[in-house]
Amino acid sequence: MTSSRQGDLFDPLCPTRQVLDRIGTKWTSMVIKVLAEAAPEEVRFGELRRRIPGISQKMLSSTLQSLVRDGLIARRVEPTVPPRVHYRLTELGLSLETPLAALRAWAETHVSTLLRNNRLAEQLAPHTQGEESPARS
Amino acid sequence: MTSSRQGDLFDPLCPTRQVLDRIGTKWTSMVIKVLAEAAPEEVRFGELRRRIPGISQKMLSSTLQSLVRDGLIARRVEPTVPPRVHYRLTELGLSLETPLAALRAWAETHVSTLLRNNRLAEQLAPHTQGEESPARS
DNA sequence: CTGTATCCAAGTAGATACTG
DNA sequence: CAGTATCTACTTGGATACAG
Repeated sequence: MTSSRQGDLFDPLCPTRQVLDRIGTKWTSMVIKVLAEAAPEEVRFGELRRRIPGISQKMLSSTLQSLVRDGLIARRVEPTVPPRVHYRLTELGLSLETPLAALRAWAETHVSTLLRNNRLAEQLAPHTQGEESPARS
Repeated sequence: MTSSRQGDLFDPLCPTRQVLDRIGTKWTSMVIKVLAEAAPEEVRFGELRRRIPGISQKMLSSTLQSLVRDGLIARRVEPTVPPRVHYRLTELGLSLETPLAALRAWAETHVSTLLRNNRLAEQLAPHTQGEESPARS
């Protein structure tokens, strides 16, 4: 748990924030997911790009760099011309996949409820306000 | 604003992204954590603010609104003067706490490695190119 | 093929002031 | 007490061009 005090969950000392700041960015979770599905096989840059529709070279590049810096994925360069670069999850990255999979499971189960709640709140509460939330459970 | 079209064009929108977009924002995870620790007790606005150092009224307010809209937390107003507003996790919110706790556990275990990896990468690779990742496993 | 560099649009968060 | 309104700074992400 937290080190010293419960009320003190702020600052760069809050691990959850650190982690969420990393995996919460737009493309990170998708990159990890693709690499996790491919594991233990490596995936090349262009292949990642193809498997993540909509991502730009810049974002894929910077996302991969962050993850490499964190030690979550490993980068291997074939010294050919032109070069081929391969990525794979490290052990650390694979270990993250476990709680991430749990979150994914929750997401797939409940995202429809979440979206429905939003729609309901949007429809029937532009200025009117009930006290209860749309749907729980 | 959120004038979302329903076609959802280039993305077979993954639920995980939807969820991460919500809990990945700066203060959301902290609000959920505080409410989860207090559960099943309710927490008032000012109390939340006190327990989350650094958060502004505006951010707390908008964060809470998002979570209420999602149905993750419930809002109860005491019709007094001045009013007292109480927040608590809904069943849905509590169910999210489970995978979130798993992520928290991972974070607390591995965040030091993550940060160390970053420091190492920063030190020994400003422009020099090693092909090796700092620490895996 | 795998990146980097630049510029720009959009979203997110902070400070401050004001209200029922 | 519990918000809202506004204005601004910072950050993120996208488009494009170019390089090793």
